[in-house]
Amino acid sequence: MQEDYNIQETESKWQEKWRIEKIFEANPESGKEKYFITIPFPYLNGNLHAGHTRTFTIGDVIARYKRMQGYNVLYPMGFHVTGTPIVGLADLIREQDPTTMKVYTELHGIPKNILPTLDEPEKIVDYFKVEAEYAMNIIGYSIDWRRKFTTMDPAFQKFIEWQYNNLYDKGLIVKGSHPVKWCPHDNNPVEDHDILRGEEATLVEYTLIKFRHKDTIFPCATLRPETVYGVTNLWLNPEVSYVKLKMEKDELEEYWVVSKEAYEKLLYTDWNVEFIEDMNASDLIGLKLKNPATDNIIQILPAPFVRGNNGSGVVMSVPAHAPYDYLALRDLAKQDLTEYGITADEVQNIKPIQVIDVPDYGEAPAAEVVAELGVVDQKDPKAEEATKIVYRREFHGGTLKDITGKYKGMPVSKIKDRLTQDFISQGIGSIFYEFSEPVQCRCGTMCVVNMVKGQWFLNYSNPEWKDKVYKCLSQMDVIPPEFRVEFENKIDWLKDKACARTKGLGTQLPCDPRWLIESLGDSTIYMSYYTIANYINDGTITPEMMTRPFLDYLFLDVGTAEDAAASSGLNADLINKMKSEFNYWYPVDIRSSGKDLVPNHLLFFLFHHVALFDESKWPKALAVNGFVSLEGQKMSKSKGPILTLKEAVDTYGADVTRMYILSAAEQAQDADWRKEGIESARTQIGRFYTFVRQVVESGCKIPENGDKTHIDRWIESRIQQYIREVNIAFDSIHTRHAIQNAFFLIYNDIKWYHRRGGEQCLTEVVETWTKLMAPFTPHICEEVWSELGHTESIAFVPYPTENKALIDEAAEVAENIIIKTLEDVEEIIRVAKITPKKVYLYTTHEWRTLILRKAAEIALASDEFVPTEEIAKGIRTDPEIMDSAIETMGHYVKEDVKEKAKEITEAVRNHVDVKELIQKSMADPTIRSRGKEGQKYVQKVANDIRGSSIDAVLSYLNANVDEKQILEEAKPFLEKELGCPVEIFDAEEIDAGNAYDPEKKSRFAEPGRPAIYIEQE
RNA sequence: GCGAGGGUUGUCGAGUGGUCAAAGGCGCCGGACUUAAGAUCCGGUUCCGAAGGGAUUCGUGGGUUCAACUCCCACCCCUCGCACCA
Repeated sequence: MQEDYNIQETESKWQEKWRIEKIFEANPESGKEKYFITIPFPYLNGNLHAGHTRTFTIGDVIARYKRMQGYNVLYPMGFHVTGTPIVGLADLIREQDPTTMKVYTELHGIPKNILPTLDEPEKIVDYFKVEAEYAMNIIGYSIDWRRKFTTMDPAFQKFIEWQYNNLYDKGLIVKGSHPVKWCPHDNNPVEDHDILRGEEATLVEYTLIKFRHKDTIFPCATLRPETVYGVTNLWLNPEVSYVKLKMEKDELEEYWVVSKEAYEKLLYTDWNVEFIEDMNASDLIGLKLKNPATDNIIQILPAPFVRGNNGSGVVMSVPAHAPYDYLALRDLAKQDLTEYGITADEVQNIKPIQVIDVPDYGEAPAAEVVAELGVVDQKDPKAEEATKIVYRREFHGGTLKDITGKYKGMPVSKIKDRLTQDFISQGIGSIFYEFSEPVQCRCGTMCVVNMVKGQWFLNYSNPEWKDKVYKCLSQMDVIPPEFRVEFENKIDWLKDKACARTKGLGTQLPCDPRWLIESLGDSTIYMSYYTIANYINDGTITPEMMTRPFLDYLFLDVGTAEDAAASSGLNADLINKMKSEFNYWYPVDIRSSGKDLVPNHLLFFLFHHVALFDESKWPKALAVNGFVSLEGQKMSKSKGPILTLKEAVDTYGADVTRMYILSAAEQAQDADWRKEGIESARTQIGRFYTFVRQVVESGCKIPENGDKTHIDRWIESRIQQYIREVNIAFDSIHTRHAIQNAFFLIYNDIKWYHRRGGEQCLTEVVETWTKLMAPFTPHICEEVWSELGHTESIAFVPYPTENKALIDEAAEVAENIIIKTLEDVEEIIRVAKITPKKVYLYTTHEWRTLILRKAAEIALASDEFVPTEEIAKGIRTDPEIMDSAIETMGHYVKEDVKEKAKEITEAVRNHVDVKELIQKSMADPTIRSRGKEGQKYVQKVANDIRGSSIDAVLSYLNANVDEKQILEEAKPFLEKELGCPVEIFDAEEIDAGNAYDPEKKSRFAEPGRPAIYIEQE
C-alpha cells in the first residue's frame, strides 16, 4: 500500500476504471429489482456549486447504498437550460458587465480568455454542460451518462410538446388573467432585480365587499371577509378625496365610490374604469346602506384613521372584533355629528355584533383586549398592539357563530377563500390585490399591481386535479416526514399558474405557438424521458420520430404498437422493447431535492405525473434537503460568494468533499461549509487509510481453529449495533447519523479493541468498516478493498446487515465494568493527586447481587410491569387510548397519553417499593445475616430502581458475569494502563481474611462496580 | 401577516420523561511518540472536590410530574417560502 494516500491519483484511477467497465450504466435485468433515483437536473447558468454538491451527493450515496443492497440502480442526469437567466447572462457577458465578469472568472473559475466568447445562450449551454459533466465525474457520481440531455435538445422539445398537447386535451391548460408587479412608466412587469425599493413586497389578496346605497357601491377591502357579518357601520375619512367610477367587467356594469388613490390602482385591474366625478366625503357620511351579507341597514360615519392609499379607502367597522373600530365608535359617541346629519342616538345605539367565538373571550373580544391593555383612544399606539392580539387569537382559535349561517362552526383560519368565492358568485364580492409594502421600479416610478389578461394557465386550482395529487402524496414516503404537511399546505395553496412566456429559451406552446412554454414545464415529467434517452443519444430515435402516437403508446399505453410504428417510422418490436424498459424503470422510486424546490419543481412533478400517467407510474418517495452556506454566508450564483464543486474536489478530493458535505448537517437542516470542517474531514480520511494499511500489513486474521476471546466477542457485538444504526439512518436519509456510526463511533471502538490487545478480528472488522463507508467515500474504499485482496468492485458487494447472533450482551456488560473501573481508578488518582504504587480491586458480595435480583424479580413479577422503553409503544398501540384520542382531538390527546403513562410508571414504581423488597430480602438468610448493612443496601437499590430505568439492572443480571474472572482477565491491560501492579480479591477472600484491605474499602463494592483501594508511593 | 423549521455545554451538533454534566466531530490544554514539525495515540476541557463525589446548567418566564433538555402555556429571537424567478 501507499505510504501516504495519494488522493488525486487514486481517485482518478478508480473513476477511469468505473468508466471503462461501464459499471454504472444500468440496463433492465429481469428478475432483479430496480431502483430509480433522480435529483433535479442543474440549471446551467454557472458551474455546479456546494449546494448542488450536497443534493447530488445525497442522491449518489443513496444510489450506491441501494446498489450494494442488490438493487439494479438507475441514477441519470440531464441539464436544464430553458428560461431567461441564461439569456440574461449572455447579455451581461456581451456587455462585459464588471460584476459578472469578475464573479464568473474568479468564482466560477472560467478562464479569462474564454468567458467573453460565451456571448450567446447556446455557447453558454455548450460550455457549462461539459463543465458540469466533468465536475460530476471527478466527484465520483455513479451516473449513467448515456442518458444525458439538455432541455433545448430537439428531441426533448418534442417530448415537452407532447406533454402540453396531452395536458391541453385534458382541459388542464386554460386562459385567464393574473396579477403581476408592474411599472406604469416602463409599461412592463418588473422582475425582482428591477426593483429599487420593496424587493420584499408580496401581493396581498384583499376581499372586496360591496355595500350598496341605491345604485352606488361602496366596496370595502378586507383581509377578513367573515367579519362582514359583524359590521355595524362604514368609515370614510373626511380628509380623504373620494371619486365615483363606472366599473365594467364582462357583463357587469357598476358605480363605485372609492378613494382617489384606489382609483389609480383600479385602473390596472381587469375592470374597465371610467371616472364619473369627484365626491365630497362630507356628503357621503351619514348615508345609509345595506350590508350585503346580512341585509342590515347601516350608516357611514367619519373616521380619521382611514387612509386613502390603503385598500379602497372605504372601511367596514366591526367593533366586536376590531379594536380601532371599537375605539372610534367610543370616541365618536362623545362628539357632535349634526354637521353630517347624524344624531347622537344613532351612534350611541350601535352595539358590537359578535361573529367569532374565541376561547377565553366573551361577546366583544376587541373591547376586552382594549380594557386589558388600557388603550385610551384610537390615537393610542397600544391600539395597534390590541389589534394584533385580537387578530391572532381569532385567527388561530376562533370559530364562526350562528350569525354566519351555513358557515357556523368553521374555524376562522379556514374560511377566507371559501367566503370570498361565495361572495363573488353571489355578486357581492370581488378580489383586489395590493402590495404588502410600496414597490418602486429602478426607473423611480411607483409600481402597481397589474392584471395581465389573456394569459395561458395550468389549471392547478382544479379540485379534481388537486385531489389526485393529495392521493398520490398520501401514498408516498416523504423524507423527512415533517415535510409532508409542507407539501399538503403547498398543494392547498397552489393556484392557477401562468405557463407561457415571451422571453427566454424554450419550447413553443403547441396550442398557441406565439408563446413559449414556461421553463418549469420542462422539469415535471422528464424522468420518464431518461428511460429512452439512451436511444435518442445513440441515434436510434430522431426528433422527427417523437410523434404523439409513439409517445402515447410508449408512456401512457394509449393506442397500438402498429400506430406508433407507422407514425414514427420505428420498428414495432423496438418500440415494444423501449416500452418494456420504461415499464421496468418507472415509477421513480425516490426524488431527492433541495428544499427550495418544494413549492415549485417538486409540486409540479406531482401534478404532472398524476395528470398524465397511470397510477402505477406515480412517484414513490420524495426527499428534501437543506441549503448550504459558505462560512455563514448565503451563496449567490451571480454575485458570490460561491464555491464550485470542481474547486472543492481539486482542493480536497472527492471522498473528503463527499464525506464532509454529508456530515456537516442532517438532511433537512441547512449546512454551513467551513474550511476548518473540511480540513478535519481530510485528516479523518487519512487516518482511515493509515489504520487500514497497518492492518493489511500486519496480516491479522482469525485463525481457522482459533477461539474468540472476550474482546473479540465484544467488538463483534458492538459492530452489529453500528451496522444496524447505519442501515436505519440510510433508510431515513440521515446521512450525518450514518457517518457518525459508520465512521467515528466504529473507529473509536476499533481503537479500544486494538488497545485492549484484540487483533484476530481486525481484518474482519476493517472489511466491514470499509463496506459501511463505501457509499460515502467510494474511491478510498475501492482502493482499500482491493488492498484487502478483493478483485471485484466494492460498489456491488452486499452491504452489511446486522447479525443478531453476534450480539453478546455478557461481553458488553463485562467490558463496561472494565472501562468504568479504569475510569474510576484514574479519576481517584487525578482528584486525590496521588501516585499509585499498587491498585487493589474488590468485587462485591453475592448477597448484594441477590438483593438486586430480588428487586428485579418483584418488578418483573407484576402483570402491570412494562419495561421503560416499552411504555411509549404500549401507549401508542392501546386501542382504548387511541379511540378516546381520536374523539377528543387536538391537545387533549396528549393529556390522555400522559395520564396513561403516569399510571404505568406508577405501577412499576410501586412494585419495587422498599417495604416489599425489605421483606423479601430479609426472608433470605444470607441477606439477613448482614443485618443493618443489608437493610441499607436494600434501601439504596429500591431508590435506584425507582429513580431510573431498570433496564441496566436487568442486562447486568442477565449477563451473569463473574466479576473476579473478568477483572483477572483484564489485569495485564489494567496494569499496563495504570503503570503499576493490580491485585483483585473477591468477597470470599475478603471474608476469609485473605485480602489486603487496610482501609476496609471492600465494603463499598457493588454489583458491576468493584471497590477500589490505591496504595500510594 | 401566513406557512414550515429551529434556539443544547468554546464551536458544529446528538439527545424527545428516569441509565444526562448530556454521544460524536472540531477547537483548546496537558501527556506519550519524534532530532523537530506534522500525523498518530492517551487524558482533560461548567464549577467545587486530597477516593470513584457534590453543586449549577440545555432561548426567557410560568406550569404539570416522585422525576423535564425532553410534556403544557405564554413570550423573545433566528432561517426559509409566500408565485410567474429558476
